Amino acid sequence: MTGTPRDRARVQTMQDITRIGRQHLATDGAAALSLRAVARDLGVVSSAVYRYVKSRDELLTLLLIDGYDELGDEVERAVAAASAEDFRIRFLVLGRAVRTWALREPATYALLFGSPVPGYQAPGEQTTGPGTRVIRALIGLWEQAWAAGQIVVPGGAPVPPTVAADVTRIREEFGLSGPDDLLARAILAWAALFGCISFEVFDQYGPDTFSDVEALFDYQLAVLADTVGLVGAG
Amino acid sequence: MTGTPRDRARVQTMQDITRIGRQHLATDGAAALSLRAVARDLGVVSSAVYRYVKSRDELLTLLLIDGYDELGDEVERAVAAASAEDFRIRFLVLGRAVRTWALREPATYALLFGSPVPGYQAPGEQTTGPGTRVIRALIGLWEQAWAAGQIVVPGGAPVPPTVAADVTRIREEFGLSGPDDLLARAILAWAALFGCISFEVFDQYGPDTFSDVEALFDYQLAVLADTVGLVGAG
DNA sequence: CTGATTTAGAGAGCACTGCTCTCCCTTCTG
DNA sequence: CAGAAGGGAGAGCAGTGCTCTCTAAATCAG
Repeated sequence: MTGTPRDRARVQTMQDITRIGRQHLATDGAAALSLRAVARDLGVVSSAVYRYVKSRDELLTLLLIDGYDELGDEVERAVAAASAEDFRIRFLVLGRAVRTWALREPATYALLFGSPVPGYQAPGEQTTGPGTRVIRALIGLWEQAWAAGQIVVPGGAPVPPTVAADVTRIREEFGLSGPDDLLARAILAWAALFGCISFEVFDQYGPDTFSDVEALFDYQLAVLADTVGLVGAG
Repeated sequence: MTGTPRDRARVQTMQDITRIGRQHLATDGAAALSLRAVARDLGVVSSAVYRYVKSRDELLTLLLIDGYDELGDEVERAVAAASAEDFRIRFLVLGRAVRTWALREPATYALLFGSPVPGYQAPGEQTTGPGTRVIRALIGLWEQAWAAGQIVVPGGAPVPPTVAADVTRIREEFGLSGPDDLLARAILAWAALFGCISFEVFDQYGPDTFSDVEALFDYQLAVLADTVGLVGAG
């Protein structure tokens, strides 16, 4: 192994802290995340944890990055495994992957996509990388679908000039080729996708409103695919 | 006035507690809401507040209902003021009203539609009434639009059988007349609307991505109206 | 190998939190 | 007018984040 025993012990302890933190996050939620409780589970006095983590907020940042990475891994793996040439199917797979992860890790999902934790500001330099993996996957998917001719831009509401300007900037920034209508609708689909998942995870539909939320979600993904004009292959 | 001076003083104190609570909610967020701080601002010792509010959670419930009511009032007022016979316009007005309120009261919005506060379970019997006013307004709007012939149900993704069954139940429960496709898409539009607003309020788009978020939102509303087939008058 | 330095943990302590309890004075009620 | 109820004060308990000092162990430099 690399480094001194002390170095390795430090890495191990950091992993333990993250793991215990994730457990507490899952069972008690972000706002109830307590450094002292983590210390207890670690079998150590509370002040000792501060040798590894500067503050409770830094632990939150750790868990934030951890969550983004896990979600990113799962989504990328799912999309890669969807061998289909049909990008409509790939979109469904992507959406399902996000939903599945969100339902399995609701507290982490809440940390990433729910209300910001009061008084906590995520450090952009550490979180923007892993935090954009899902939208990057979505963008990549739409770009490929467009290139493959699997998107027919629907008519309807015109893109306002200021939005068109922003979209143009985004197109250049990411090297995309789709028209304004597609990109603007893709942004809506992105927000709508997380809206649907948040409604489910945060119980906004109300209790016992839907007997088969999975089917509802699949249908919503299909309608969103329609909305961006993602017809798929054949 | 009604009741004894003591009764009136109690009502006044309750209002003060709610008002101060809302201030703290706005400045510090839900998880940082502290009964002791409210007591300080009220000029009273902390234990005295427990004569009025059983627990911190009950104060949260108070603020939850308060928020639902304020949002419901604004949305209903805005829709009522939109005298137009054009239900597409009324939909835009409704969406804008929700967004405007959400941006003005982000902490309350987070309390209502963001991650649930850990360990806090909203008492359904008190919150379901005011909590459903926005969706009721939406449902009413779509029903009237359908009756007025301003909705053409678009083709596209078929409604899965289980979803159709749930939708049928909802239709009967609310006395609606629209077809399955419309109702199912309306549910998507509902979730998508809050998804767009949450993205904006919770800063999920990333910093400086859009120069004119208002225009983006208006466009998103228009696309959502398209998605449910709400063509409007003329 | 030895001495200096860095590191990890322990423990005390401060200010804060939610919440409960008792005590006491005021106010309402029969 | 006497008893009951209401509302505030204050102490206290257990928990929190975080800082400080002290000690012992591990690492590094010569």
